[in-house]
Amino acid sequence: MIDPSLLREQPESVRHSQQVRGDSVDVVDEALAADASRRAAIGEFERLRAAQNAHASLVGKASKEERPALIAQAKQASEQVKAAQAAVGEAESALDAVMSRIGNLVHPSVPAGGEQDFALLSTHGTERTFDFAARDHVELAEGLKALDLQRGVKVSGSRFYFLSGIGMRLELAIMLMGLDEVLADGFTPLVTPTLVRPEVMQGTGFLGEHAAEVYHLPADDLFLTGTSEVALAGFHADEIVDVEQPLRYAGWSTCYRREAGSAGRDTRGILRVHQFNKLEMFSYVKPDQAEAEHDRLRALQERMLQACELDYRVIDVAAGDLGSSASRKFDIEAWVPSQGTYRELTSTSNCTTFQARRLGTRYRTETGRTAPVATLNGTAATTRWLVAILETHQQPDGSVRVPERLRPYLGGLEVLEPVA
RNA sequence: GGAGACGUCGCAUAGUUCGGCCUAGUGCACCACCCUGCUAAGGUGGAGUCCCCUUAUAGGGGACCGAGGGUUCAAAUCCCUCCGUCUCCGCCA
Repeated sequence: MIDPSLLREQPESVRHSQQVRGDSVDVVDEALAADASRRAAIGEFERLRAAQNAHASLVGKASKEERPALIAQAKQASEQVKAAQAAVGEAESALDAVMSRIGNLVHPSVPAGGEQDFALLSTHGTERTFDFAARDHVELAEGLKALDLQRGVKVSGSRFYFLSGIGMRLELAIMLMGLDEVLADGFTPLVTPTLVRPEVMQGTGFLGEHAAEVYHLPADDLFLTGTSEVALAGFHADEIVDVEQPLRYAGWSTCYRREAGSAGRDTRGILRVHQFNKLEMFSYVKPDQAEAEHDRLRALQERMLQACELDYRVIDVAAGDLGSSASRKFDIEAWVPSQGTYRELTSTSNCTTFQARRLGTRYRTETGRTAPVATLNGTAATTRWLVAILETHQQPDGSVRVPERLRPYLGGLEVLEPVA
């Protein structure tokens, strides 16, 4: 949720933000009107309630003879208060509904436009090509007996898979390397719940634009999370936290996504699947430190990709491709030789105070007041990296060279050899 | 899954019997000041969160006793639903 006072005082900047996102601009005026109605309703209710309160104390102190008359008067006041209270409730839910359609204020540096309109921030490495018939990750992984797609489908349906043998170990190696990296950077590691309550899913914004991608368990009214960001954001919900030093968490969890609406896309292999593992970074900081923290998360992600010896580029995602909570998002995309293109391996978002405001995560300012913290999140390691690692480091015989930094996590293994 | 007990302003508790002197008391911890010659005690005062109004960051008002409904002129208190905690029993890949 954006800052209501920002909406009142600088509606122009909110309109501009909506515009570069390609979202409704009119919703800003609707929100202003709804906000005014809400405050008017509250004023009316509180005026009536104050009168009722004053009268109620008279009733309590009145003698038996006086009481019936006073109660008769109070009855009228009660009716009015009830009506006014109902009006407040309606006005508030109307405002909520409108506010939920306004995305976070887009950072001024973010390019306008959609998916194709990102700004390229940097590239690293060469867009690797091979002088032999290169294999894609499925062919490589199956040769290594690292992946069993057929049985994944047999057991659970399309977009499910088994990681087996070295595949399973390689995923764990990536995750553990990520864990060591975040630990060195002061993050507190957490294994997070992957089923959360509706309020948490709602509060983190995933029941908005992502609603169709979320698994829901109706018998228990719980949602399976598509990232531990959900649990990590909920971690400090309704708390006043101390962020003199940033609070940094790294959540390790399996992630579940329905991938509704992506039928037919990335159907081969494990690029787009319903279930995968991820180590996710999540920081709570003072709002004025958010940008520096965003750079920090991105830097850590680059170190990780460099450790995996991948070719990649860093992009500043365009406004229209931002999630509603994000003010700015950097994606790091690795070169995938079989596709001749870059694919997203990490993403880091600066949600400024947008997410924290709805979740009620606040800190104590210098003046002693409370104010929403800023939250940021970013990928530290995830299953998808297997795709780029296998393809980038493949050799003519179908073996795969292990990047040096990963070797300690694989018992010193230098090359993954095909299994007959 | 069954039975029972319980959720009060940071922590601990009083208040719930018989609805209205609850504007929610007390202790601890906390903050400021005073006193005090000292790893302490004592005194005074303050202090929660959210929101509205006016506005000088001073004040006025409203809401909040796990959450949400209901009864009532009036709910921490009575009723219902939900959430959570604890105890016992059952079950448990």
